[in-house]
Amino acid sequence: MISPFSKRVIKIIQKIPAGKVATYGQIASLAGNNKAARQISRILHSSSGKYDLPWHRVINSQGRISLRSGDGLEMQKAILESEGIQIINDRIDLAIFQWKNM
DNA sequence: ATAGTGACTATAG
DNA sequence: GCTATAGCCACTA
Repeated sequence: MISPFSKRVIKIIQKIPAGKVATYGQIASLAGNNKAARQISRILHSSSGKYDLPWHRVINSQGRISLRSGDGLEMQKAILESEGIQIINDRIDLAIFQWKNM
């Protein structure tokens, strides 16, 4: 069982189109709590394996991946690049690749 | 109810 | 660019 908030977050994440990324704060804001960025990561952890979440499209506000090397970072980078997202110096240009929920 | 935790964010030095 | 601090919130025990 998951909370309404988590459900909203999951639904939002599933709406992120391939080739785009979203920040934790952005998702939190869309879910109704722009301060709940930290929870996004928790939800990803608890749901990425149970649900079909494109967790790799969720990054931090710097356009960088918060994962530590060996924890899936390499895989995430590979997936993002395969979706057409350019990663320069481990950084993504949010001005171009950030998902706009319109 | 309380305390601990975290794939965050913003600010300061 | 870096670390350190503080704020903020949901989940878990």
